[in-house]
Amino acid sequence: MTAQQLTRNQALVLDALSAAEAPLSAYTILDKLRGDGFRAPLQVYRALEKLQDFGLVHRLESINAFVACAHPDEDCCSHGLTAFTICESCGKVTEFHDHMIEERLAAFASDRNFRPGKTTIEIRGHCAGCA
Amino acid sequence: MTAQQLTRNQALVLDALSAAEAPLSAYTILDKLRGDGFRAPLQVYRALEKLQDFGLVHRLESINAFVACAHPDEDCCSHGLTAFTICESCGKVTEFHDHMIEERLAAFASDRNFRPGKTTIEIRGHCAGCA
DNA sequence: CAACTTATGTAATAACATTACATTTAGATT
DNA sequence: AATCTAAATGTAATGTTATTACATAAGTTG
Ligand SMILES: [Zn+2]
Ligand SMILES: [Zn+2]
Ligand SMILES: [Zn+2]
Ligand SMILES: [Zn+2]
Repeated sequence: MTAQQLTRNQALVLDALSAAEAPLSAYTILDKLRGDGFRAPLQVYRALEKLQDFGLVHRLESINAFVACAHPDEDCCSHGLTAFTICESCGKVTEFHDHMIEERLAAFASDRNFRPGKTTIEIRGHCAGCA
Repeated sequence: MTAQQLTRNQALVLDALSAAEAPLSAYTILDKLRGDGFRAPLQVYRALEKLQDFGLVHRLESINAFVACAHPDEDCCSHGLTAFTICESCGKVTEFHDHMIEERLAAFASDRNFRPGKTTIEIRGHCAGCA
């Protein structure tokens, strides 16, 4: 699934996320885009779904919010696991990849004949600036 | 935070989760406990919060559901990170701990002066039986 | 153009969670 | 036992997040 040309709605949602300093909820995005003609949640959710397919956006499961991928050019998401730190004070998100963790989880799954799909790793806490 | 005697509501919620074959949503628990006098979501959410504090229940962030801890006697949750595999077909959940992953995440956080709080690791996929 | 697929618009509803406030219960103190 | 206090509970209302259903429009292909 490679990122082709984005539709207008997809581009608007991605721009909103890219401009934001912190993750945004779907309804926050909706409010930001009302001036661009957005009227209903589904317009946001549909765009978000495609953007996630393209590897341009990640969903943070533990806070029901979305962020633009930190390095979309590397096709980071297709190479497996993505992990995040999330500051509960300022909202700052750091995205990272760790092959050792990836292999460790893969080994655990393999040992049990568990076929892994999407994996979530999210560390909530406080960033250096908010210590 | 050690598990003292549970209240009636807490015990009912824990029993419901322990008896279940798969994670339950708060509203599913509510429905199961209507016969025991439960009337409102808050009764469930309050019990769940305490049970999580006691280390007897885990919340699965990626599916908005709750499970009884697989080994509450070991005080597993206080010793840090808990990870899960979640079968998207049958709902079966396996809870596990991995010190290498734990150390690896701690090192990443430490390098960035990120003070970690609760960490979520959830692998969604298909279990051996549902391959 | 016709047929097909993808994207969009809109309304309604479902699913998940919290706020606010009144009341009760269980333990501790006197 | 009477009092005080902290924790737990009951209830209603509301807030937040996400999906279903159906109609319309736009792009793609033969
Ligand atoms: Zn990414
Ligand atoms: Zn911060
Ligand atoms: Zn546990
Ligand atoms: Zn299964």
